[in-house]
Amino acid sequence: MRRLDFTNTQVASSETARDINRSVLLNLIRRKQPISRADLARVSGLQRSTVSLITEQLIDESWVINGPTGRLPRGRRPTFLRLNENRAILVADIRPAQITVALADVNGQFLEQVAFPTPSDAAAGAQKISSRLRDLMRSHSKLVFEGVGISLPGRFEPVSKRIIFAPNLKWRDFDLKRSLERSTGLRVEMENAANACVLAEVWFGHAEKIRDMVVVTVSEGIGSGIFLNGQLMRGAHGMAGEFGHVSLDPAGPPCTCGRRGCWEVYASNRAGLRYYAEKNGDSNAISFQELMSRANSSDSAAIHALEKMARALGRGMRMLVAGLAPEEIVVVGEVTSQWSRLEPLLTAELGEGVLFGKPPRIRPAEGIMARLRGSVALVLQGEFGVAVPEAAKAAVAVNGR
Amino acid sequence: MRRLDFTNTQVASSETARDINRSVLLNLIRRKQPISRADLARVSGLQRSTVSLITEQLIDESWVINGPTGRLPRGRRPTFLRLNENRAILVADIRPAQITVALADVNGQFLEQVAFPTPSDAAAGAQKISSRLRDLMRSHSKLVFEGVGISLPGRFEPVSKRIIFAPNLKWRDFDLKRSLERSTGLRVEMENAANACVLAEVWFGHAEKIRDMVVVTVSEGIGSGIFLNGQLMRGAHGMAGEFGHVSLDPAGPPCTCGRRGCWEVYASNRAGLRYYAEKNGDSNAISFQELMSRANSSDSAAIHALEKMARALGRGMRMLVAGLAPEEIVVVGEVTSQWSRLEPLLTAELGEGVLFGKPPRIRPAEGIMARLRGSVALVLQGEFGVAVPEAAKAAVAVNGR
DNA sequence: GCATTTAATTCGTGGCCCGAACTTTATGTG
DNA sequence: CACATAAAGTTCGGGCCACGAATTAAATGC
Repeated sequence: MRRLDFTNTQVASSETARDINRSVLLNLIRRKQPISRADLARVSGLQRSTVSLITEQLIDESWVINGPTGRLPRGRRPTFLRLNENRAILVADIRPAQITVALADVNGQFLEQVAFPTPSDAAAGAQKISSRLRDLMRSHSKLVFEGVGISLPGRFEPVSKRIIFAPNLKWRDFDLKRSLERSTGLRVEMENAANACVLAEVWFGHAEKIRDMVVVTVSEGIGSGIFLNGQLMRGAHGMAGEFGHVSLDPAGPPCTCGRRGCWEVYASNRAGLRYYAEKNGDSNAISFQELMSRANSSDSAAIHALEKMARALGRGMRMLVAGLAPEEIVVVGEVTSQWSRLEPLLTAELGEGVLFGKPPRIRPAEGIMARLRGSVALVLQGEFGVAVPEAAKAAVAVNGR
Repeated sequence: MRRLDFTNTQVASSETARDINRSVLLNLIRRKQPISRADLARVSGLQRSTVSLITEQLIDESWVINGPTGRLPRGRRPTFLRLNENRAILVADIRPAQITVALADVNGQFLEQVAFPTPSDAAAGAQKISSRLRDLMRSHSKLVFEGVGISLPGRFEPVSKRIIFAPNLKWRDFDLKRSLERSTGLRVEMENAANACVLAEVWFGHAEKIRDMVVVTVSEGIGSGIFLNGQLMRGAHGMAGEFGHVSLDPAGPPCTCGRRGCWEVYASNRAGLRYYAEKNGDSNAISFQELMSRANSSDSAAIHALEKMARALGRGMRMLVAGLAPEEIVVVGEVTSQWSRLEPLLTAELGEGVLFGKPPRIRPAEGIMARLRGSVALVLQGEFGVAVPEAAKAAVAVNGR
């Protein structure tokens, strides 16, 4: 007899339709609030009766509340629905030098925010984060806390969530998730920083209909978050996105990763500083912020360094354009404050690098605190489902007729 | 008043669950045939009653037929279900030198196959293909023809399907789909050759559970098909996958695309021939097949050329590994007949190139005729839906709880 | 005061999955 | 050979769900 694999395939039950439509409506309310039930029906294509039932359920669950009534030229006034702001999300952004802990509502608005230097020891870091989180919970006791979202510059094992790679951080092999879950009593979600930026754009940015996008984070190194088919691509072991460590020139300068000529060797903040030092002969270490302010004061060596960095950034992006054909490339990092200097160089490099078809739009990240906002989305994903309607469309159309 | 966008979001209806489960069962039958209703229920997790209803429907639609009864130690004998082989799919693989037209059943088994030289003119090519397709339809009049699947070395506009880029072919700006649909009266689906190879692996290969895979096609140039999260990634304008035209060395030899040092300049069949000519000094043009047979006859220059090509292939694959973190890389092309020579060099380059985590498995494509098989899948996708259960899982879990 | 208009709810219908009961068909066993 | 046992497959009642028509609610204008 043949052997069969009994790990069940995912099938649909009677409630599947409700789950999908609930998710669709919840996301529409989030995006278009305040919005009436009638408009929800029109926008979604669902029947008004169905919309009423589902919104009633959402109000029962206190995700949504009835707002004020609207005003129309004729007819009964609509009741506007909006998200219940008393649902709160705790987030933390771990960076090599500094950790930021914040409290946000379901709309990604921040209510409070604290920062402190990053401890070198993972356990001490976890301790400090959870202490701040509990402070926030205590001082906002009226809120309902939905969970904790963490962004960090590293990778972790997808199942156990143990941190397995964070070169700039030194928190190797630590189970941050479990540690925080025990100390806060809340669900904890973790995500790589570049991926968090993708979520921030998709959830809180204006690029609602974008299905294919790449985020490039520029700081000490270069990271990337890959968003294709309306979904975040994490790769086989959550490791996708390390385009920063692709070698552009086998004979280039050595990289921290051990190889030579990696993209980030040419295009990271560190590269900018190196270019400046080379040109200037000045061996005094300055910060990247200082480099940018010198460029703003017309320091030609600083300007030259930033421009060289921008061109390198564009050169590496060609790889993303050729390989992934995104509709948009979003740049995250301090360097975006120099956008007017950056942008023409990037588009020049990219225009040249594009084989055919439209070159992608290239733009800086929307708003500040992409990583923190992305962490908010990370937590909400559990309840709201996929934020991009297009992704849900692909999902529903499993049977593609 | 605010403006609302009334292009409906995709929502679920009462029939959505049935559509999903129908697709799940149809794919399970395809994969595990012959299989009883009872086993289908166990494997899928659906109730036996539900399975009976859906399979009855599939039998009515004549996608599935009742096979022989099985034999068990005790109890009523199971009735085995299998796909109805009288459903046929027509396929064509367009290559720069030769076009292959074939007839396959739903299991991807080929019943007949003809090849002819590729006409330089697109219209003439379409004419010839449709003539062969109609021959096949006439000589197999008992079969039910489901559609036509085409693979080609180029890109087309995702909506209109007009060919917009096919450098090795010269069929620019031609609407092959419409042309063939009119002459055959069947639905016609087109796909880039590398993407077709992905479909072949996913549908007919043994890598059922792979969610993240990259196919690298090696012939005149280098192409790639990107399979992530259990889905084929086509990019914003269907252009994703041109990793072959990423420059590995800005000072390298010129590429047909106009830039320098592209991956395919180093790793395509053409590169192998160039390496051979350089080493050998022999200016006589030989075919790649000839190069390989000389290597088999211990021609050291030929061996050297193939090894250099293999190393270049591996070097470029590092980009795929770092950026996409696939679980598997599949190589398609004539060069796979030299696998024992290739494989150690590829794994060596990749082992070196992997930052962390497991390096991907790397293997030649399963079976012959990947492109044609992929075209069969292309047509079946419409009826069967997503072939990978994992993709359906992501789909159903739109509300991710 | 009443027609008109729009929002929102109510309610009957049909699709669908679930799960229990039942039928069918096989293999032993006393 | 009747009967227990076992497994496959079917039938049927119940509950969930979306649909759509009818109804109710609430506003405007003549």
